[in-house]
Amino acid sequence: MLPKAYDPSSVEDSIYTKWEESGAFRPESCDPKGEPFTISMPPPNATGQLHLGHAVMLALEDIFIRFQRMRGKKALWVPGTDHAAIATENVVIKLLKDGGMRDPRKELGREALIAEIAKFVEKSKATIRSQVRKMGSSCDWSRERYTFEPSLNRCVNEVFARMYGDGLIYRGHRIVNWDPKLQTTVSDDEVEYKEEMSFFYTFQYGPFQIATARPETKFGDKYVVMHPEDKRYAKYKHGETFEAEWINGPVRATVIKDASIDPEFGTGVMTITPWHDHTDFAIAEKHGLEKEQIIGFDGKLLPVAGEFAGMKIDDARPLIVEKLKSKGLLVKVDENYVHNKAVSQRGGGGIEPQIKLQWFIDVNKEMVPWKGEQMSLKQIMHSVVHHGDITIIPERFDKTYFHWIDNLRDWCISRQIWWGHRVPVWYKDDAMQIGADSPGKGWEQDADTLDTWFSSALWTWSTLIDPKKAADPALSLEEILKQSPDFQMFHPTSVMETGYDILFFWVARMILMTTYATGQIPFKTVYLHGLIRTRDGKKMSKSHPETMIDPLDMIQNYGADALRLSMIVGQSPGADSRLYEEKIAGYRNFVNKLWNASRFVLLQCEQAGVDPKSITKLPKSSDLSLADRAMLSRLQTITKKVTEGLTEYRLSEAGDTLYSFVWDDFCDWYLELSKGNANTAVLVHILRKILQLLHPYCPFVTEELWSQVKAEDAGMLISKPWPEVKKELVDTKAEEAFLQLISVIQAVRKIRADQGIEPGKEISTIIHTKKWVELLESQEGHIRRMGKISSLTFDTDAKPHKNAGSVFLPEIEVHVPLEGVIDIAAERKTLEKEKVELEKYVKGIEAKLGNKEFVARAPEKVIVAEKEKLETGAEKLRKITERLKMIG
RNA sequence: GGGCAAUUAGCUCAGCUGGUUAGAGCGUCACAUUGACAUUGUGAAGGUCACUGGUUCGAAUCCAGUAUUGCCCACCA
Repeated sequence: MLPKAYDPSSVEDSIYTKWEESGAFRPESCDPKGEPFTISMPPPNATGQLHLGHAVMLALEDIFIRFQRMRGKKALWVPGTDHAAIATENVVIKLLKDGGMRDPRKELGREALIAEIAKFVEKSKATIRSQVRKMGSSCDWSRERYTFEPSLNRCVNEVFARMYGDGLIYRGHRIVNWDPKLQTTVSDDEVEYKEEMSFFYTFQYGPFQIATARPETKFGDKYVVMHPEDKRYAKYKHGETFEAEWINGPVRATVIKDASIDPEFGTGVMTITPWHDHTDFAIAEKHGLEKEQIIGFDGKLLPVAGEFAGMKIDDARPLIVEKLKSKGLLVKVDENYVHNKAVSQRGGGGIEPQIKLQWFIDVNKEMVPWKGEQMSLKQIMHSVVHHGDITIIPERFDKTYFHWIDNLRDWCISRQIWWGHRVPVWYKDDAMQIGADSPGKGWEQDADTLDTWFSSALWTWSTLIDPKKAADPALSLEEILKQSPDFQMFHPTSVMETGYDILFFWVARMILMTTYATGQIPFKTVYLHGLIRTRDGKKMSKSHPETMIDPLDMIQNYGADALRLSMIVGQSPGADSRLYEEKIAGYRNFVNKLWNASRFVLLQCEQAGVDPKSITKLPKSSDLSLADRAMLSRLQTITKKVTEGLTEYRLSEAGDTLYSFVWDDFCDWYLELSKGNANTAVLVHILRKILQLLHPYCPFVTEELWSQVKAEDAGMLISKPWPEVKKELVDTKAEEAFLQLISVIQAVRKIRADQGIEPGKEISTIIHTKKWVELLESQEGHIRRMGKISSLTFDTDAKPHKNAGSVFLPEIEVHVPLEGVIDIAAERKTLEKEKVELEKYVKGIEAKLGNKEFVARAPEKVIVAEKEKLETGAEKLRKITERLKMIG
């Protein structure tokens, strides 16, 4: 016999091992004729611990994959880890510094630091693997990949070379977001803006007054820009020059007219610093102006700053202002100016725009073949979502996605760090060559590495290629793809499930790179989940450890199944959700409820002397009680609902349906009614189906219980087919009747309570309609239990009489000769009100159906639905009228 | 500045394309419990579905506007 409570920690690990050893995670174990269903696991960063974001991702994907596997698809879930270039390098450098090293980059050098990071990553990967297993993830470990392994490097190099050859990758001087702290470039998307109060100064600059929050960049300014239509400055002509006294003496400045200037802002005139500002750079490019670097890559002022050279900008700022003030050039200071400071998302350092030689991907060049047209990468990205090749769930993210693409600029892909795929370009004097290997002596490889998203963008297909083929330098990328069976079978993948926060970073870039490199979309559906927040809706952050929920702790305390349910049920895609321990505990209770329900079923079998494993089919329908038939019918209904929900990625709804079916219908009613009168075959049958349906959500407990109740020769639940809807078992009449039975029981109970009848005291209930009498008699024992009624009187001949309190049931009347139990006047009133409303309702539908235009324009489905509504409405109306006649 | 969303019970949230009396979990209260399960059962209290208009026989649901909150994008010298 099972223990009284489910103890997840004692069984989860061994179940996982059994699954893994059985090969159930591999598509090779699935029906060979099944359609492929593929998910690429978003690779967790190999920087350390699994967090709740990963947990929710793993839970969702595991549900998708288990469901499809049970449905007979050839299900493949490819796990992996990400080398996470900047993030990992930072972590290791910090560790080394904590270990006493002053400057790990200098002290170790490139090779040794990379080796150090690689060592760290290996350890980290092992941790991640074991944590992914803890969640119950049924991914195919034999196909595990890593974004920085040789075959992926091959893909990176091939794609880079091809893009370069197609003129889609170029090297150029561009203004980039430079992080002086990390000494690298970061992409536009990795820049965050923080509001900051600062001083806003207005200075006299020649005849103009110019405003700035950053006087320290102004040393080299020699252009003033204004709107061409600005009447205040109409007398100044574009291109004319003038002399101005400035920080370090007089400068010669030029007037530039440009429509991008907002005449309303400040004085309507500004000076520009093209080297250190995106907008200024754009203006300078447009007009062919000179650019000069003012701030060094170390964040200190350059010699152009004269006496301030070598100072940090924050230190220099007040001194520069002071100097300008002493020269009489300071016009005014606004002390309450709010400006957005650019900060690096990774390291948190302030961003200093700089002009640098970098590698870029051109997103606007219209020369990529796609569906018979020459398109730009941007256009392809737009097209595949617009035309429905890729569906985004929830739909509203389409708009965000399109908006992002419309504003997309060329993607800067080079990074000045060491950990990552190295830019496959070689230099010798003025010559340059693309390729993974050195072209010969004297050639030096580009010192930069590629943005980590460059390799991640190849993830869906680079993980499916055959590593052996990838290692063969004689094969082209196209040939590698052609000769990789997994790629041929499983790509495009079915669904990409990830957080909406990396829609741009990753999802969009996978679309970009994959369509280009393989000519295929990377996935058909994108399912975006929301962020998990604390109970008060705050972000969980490492800087506030008390706000963090560690998934591993939760698994330890409540079980992986409870954690999974708590993150899935009640959440809608794309919406943030809050998680806290009580919620997880609630689902732990549910899991335990299921456990005890099974225990009860087993107990019933034992008492009846039946071995549950020998049960293979349902009894004849003539041997089924009303409750049996009702439950079996309901099972079909919810099976249909759950199947549809899972197919359409509405996991919360499906989970909720199962939850209430198990708890409210199966446990609270069916099992209660089974006490003393159990049909073990039906009990076992329904329980098995419940376990099957619940398995994607809570795989561990269902698998464990399955081993107790399954038919002798049935294998593990993970590989069992998904339950079919058996139409012959649908019996809506039985369901309705069962509900009525429940109503009767509840009514009796209510009467007892209202009348204050003590347990054991007798009340009498008069029933007419023979069928119901038999039914109630058969359930008498139960009613007695529920209501503590010592005896019931059934009277088939009793007529309803006026003074009787009554409970309205369409096919049955329970008349209780106790006055005042139910207020007939009140009932009449509500019924009359309802009648009026129903009449209107019916009339409304009739009017609609009588409307020629509606009938002509509405789709067939809608009209059928309307007709059904009319029928049910009319039926209800008929019943109400009858009832009113009876009590009136 | 542009965009997206949210606003439903004390708390956390469901409520699909408009349709009986708006639901769940937790919490609260009352009662029950030698019973598969106190990780329990039965029941109660608790909601002007943010607000204002509109469409409709009928609106939490659709439309418009207002307010509050959150997020994303852009970024101004």
